[in-house]
Amino acid sequence: MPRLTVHARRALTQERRQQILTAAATVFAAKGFDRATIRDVARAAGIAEGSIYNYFRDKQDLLVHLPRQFFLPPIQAVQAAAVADAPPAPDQILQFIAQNMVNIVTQNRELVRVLFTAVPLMDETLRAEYIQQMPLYAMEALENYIRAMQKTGVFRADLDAAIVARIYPGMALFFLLVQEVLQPPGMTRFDYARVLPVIVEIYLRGILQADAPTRQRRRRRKKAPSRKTRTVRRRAQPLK
Amino acid sequence: MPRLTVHARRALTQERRQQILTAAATVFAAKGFDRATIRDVARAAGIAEGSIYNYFRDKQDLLVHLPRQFFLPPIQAVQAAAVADAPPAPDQILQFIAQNMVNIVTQNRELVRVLFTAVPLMDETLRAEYIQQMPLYAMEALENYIRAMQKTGVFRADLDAAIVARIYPGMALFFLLVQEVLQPPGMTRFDYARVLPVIVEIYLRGILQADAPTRQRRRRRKKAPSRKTRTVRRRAQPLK
Amino acid sequence: MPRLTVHARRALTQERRQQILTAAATVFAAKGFDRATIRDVARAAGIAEGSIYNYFRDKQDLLVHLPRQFFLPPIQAVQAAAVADAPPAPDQILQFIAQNMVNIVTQNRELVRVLFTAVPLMDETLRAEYIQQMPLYAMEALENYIRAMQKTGVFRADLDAAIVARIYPGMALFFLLVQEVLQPPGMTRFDYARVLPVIVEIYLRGILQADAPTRQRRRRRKKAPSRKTRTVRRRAQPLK
Amino acid sequence: MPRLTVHARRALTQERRQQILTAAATVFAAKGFDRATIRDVARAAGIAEGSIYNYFRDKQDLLVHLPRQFFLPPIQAVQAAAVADAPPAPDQILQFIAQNMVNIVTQNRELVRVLFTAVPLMDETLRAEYIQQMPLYAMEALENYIRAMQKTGVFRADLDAAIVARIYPGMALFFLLVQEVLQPPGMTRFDYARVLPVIVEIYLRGILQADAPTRQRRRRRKKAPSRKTRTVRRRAQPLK
DNA sequence: CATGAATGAGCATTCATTCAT
DNA sequence: GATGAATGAATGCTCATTCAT
Repeated sequence: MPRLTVHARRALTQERRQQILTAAATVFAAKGFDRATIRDVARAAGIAEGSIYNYFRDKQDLLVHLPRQFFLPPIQAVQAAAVADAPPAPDQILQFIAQNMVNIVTQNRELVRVLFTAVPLMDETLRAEYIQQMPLYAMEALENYIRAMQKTGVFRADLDAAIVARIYPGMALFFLLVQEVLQPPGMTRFDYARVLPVIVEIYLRGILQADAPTRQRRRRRKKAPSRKTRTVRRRAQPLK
Repeated sequence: MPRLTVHARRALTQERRQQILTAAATVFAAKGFDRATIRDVARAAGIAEGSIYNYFRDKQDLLVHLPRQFFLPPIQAVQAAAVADAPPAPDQILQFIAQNMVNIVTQNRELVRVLFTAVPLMDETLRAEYIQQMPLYAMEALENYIRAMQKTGVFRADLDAAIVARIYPGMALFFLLVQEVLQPPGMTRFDYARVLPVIVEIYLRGILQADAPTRQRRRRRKKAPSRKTRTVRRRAQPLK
Repeated sequence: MPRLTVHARRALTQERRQQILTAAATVFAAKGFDRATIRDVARAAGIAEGSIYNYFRDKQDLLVHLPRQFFLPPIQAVQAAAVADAPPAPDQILQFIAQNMVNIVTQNRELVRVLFTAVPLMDETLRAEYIQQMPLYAMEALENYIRAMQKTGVFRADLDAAIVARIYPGMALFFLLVQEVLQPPGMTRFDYARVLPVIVEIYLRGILQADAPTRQRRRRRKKAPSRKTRTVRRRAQPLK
Repeated sequence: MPRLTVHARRALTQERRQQILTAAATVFAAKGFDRATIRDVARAAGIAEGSIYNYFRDKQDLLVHLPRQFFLPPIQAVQAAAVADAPPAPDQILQFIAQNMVNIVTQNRELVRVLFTAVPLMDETLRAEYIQQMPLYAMEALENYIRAMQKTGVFRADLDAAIVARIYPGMALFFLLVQEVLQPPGMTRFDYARVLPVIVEIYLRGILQADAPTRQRRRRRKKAPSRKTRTVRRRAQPLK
């Protein structure tokens, strides 16, 4: 008969899984998935090798469960914002998305490096499952938002919303890839607080309806980062 | 006594190295560097395992010598265009750069996947050497170009040229990453011929001086891809 | 204070041991001793892994205690028949022995397979103990019976009784081995009801004194199974 | 370019395979297939662990190829004798078969123990393949021989030839199993030179047509082993 | 230079056994 | 007594590298 309640046991199990996953993220990031050994992970987690197999089927299984733990919260935040009743102003949502990307990557630098190096090598089905978990679907949310703004005449209607939506994340991604994943030694870093407003600014200018100047357009005339973006960043802060 | 002249021998050696590197690129791309075996490479190259060690110190050495010959031609092309005496029109140079990124990645899909999965795991010195070979310094060329255009009043002067330059390559990055590196099964592909003009369009709008409307600005009112972008694409063709 | 009397506790313990041994026999037979895991046995017994160690010292100990309860009843029956006051007719005792071999093997098919695969690999002392439990000593009973029949002139006296006795069990052995232990897929089975009378028939003819024709000799001229063998089979039925 | 001719290389490979198989037979016999380690086999063969995998796919593959090497020659001899143009006399062929069984088992005692312990645990397809290789089909040859003798009136026609044929091998098998496979410590051994003639004698008497006394029947009246069986044994000798 | 068999360190995974609860 | 998580030694197998031919 179990000495612990089912509930307590579940909690303990979850705790252990977290402990192992955290260790795995660190080790995988340092040596890469293939070069990291189960011994490494066990040592990092402070447990015996065999114990890992009480919580995960095999080494691959560790990889599969990594992002769920770390990425889900911030991704859900983006999604929640996207489907809010009152759609936020364009510069707000864009700033929010970019800031979240930055948060996700900088807070999980190691993990991101693991995924970048491991996902392209997975077999097709696993890779598909993985990509499904990634923020790709956030693109659809953005696409819908853009389409709506095109209908109301705020955004230019002559551009393909699907393409326009998928252009945006890359603008920040380049910085993140180079600065966080590649980390070239001795390269001058760019501060995201300075970069993100420029990204939002350029992107917005590019897609706003020229003859329907909005508050945003006008505001942009000032050089300093707008009050709004600062506000948005504050909103994004609750992300873990 | 040597049957061949020193020169002929050198040529043969170089040929063999090429043969092995080509095989290595294919194999590494398919299975990843760590999972690919020397036997795989040897088989793909049509030689014996041991023979590889007559041309490369070890497995790592294969990786180190991989990219040069693949990346060099297109990179040199970009560089050449950037330093041309009469700098081309903004939309032309932008289209040219983007098209070259697409060419490099799509023509070396497999190799790019290798680099993506292997480079972040290299030790610092090797990684530095690698990144050096990457087209990152093309950003500096673009940065200089932008700075020049800011001075002549064509581009907005209120933006940091360094940041602005580094934003551009990312705009195509998302498409390339997802479509060429991740290759999620069953995802609808976007045609680069449709995507690149949109990228150029949005980026240019974002950084052009608002009160100095150029030909490009006006042209964009039409939905169809402009003649100019088509022209530019033709120019980019000479890339190997 | 004990809730149960010592007696009741003992009974419970015995019950548990039986439960575990039954599970072990099934599991060992299916996968072989070495490939079967304690977890397999525990699951089959419906208890926790650790609990097994409250009843058996270790895995080997399970094997050691396996056969006794399974083999004992039929073996004792053979023995009882052999030492009966009025020795039965030759064809009856032979049929009885053969039928018991068949019963033992077919009713404990799995267990027999375990023993076949495990016993030859045991260390000498354990193996000796095991063989001791096997019906080998039944051969001695048969040997004595034969010797007695030789003295009364019923069986030929020119043959070594020890050898003659040990030839008999093998006559059914081939069928049992192939059909029950090896179980080659898709092989036509022979019905023991048809096989055993032939065995008795041939063996008896072989050892009966030629110039002292018995009822049995004459009966065999008919093709149908004799009433006698049927009778014998009925007698063998009480076997558990 | 290969330094050795294809032929020489093949010979070397075969030699190595033999070397490994011999070592495997010894080790498997001593510890059983499951408990024997590849390390054990390698050590016994005097080579490195990894080298084994240059000649055999995996551990199971070693088992699969064991009997082909050791059993084939004697089995082929039996078969050859069975299909000879002039069918030998009954006692000759029976003695020949039994003697061959004895030779096979005693000369490959260890290997037989391996097979007895490993075959029943194989998966169905492999097991089927295995049994196919075993002397089971020799039974069919014997069955045909018996049927022929029944037609010519030498053997009794009232018995099922298939059953009669399958009874015979077990008569010797029992001795072989107990004395060579089980090897119970301290048991008195029976000399096969004394056992086999008794087996042939009893079996033949059991199946010979009673009212058609042959030379064999009459000869049996003498106690000593007949000249014929001695002759046969000599004939069986050429078996390796 | 080419070859490919030989090597043995290294790894993922299993599993009998222990022991805190 | 019962439980099942924890342990870590043990094993089959891989693969980069060497080297005799």
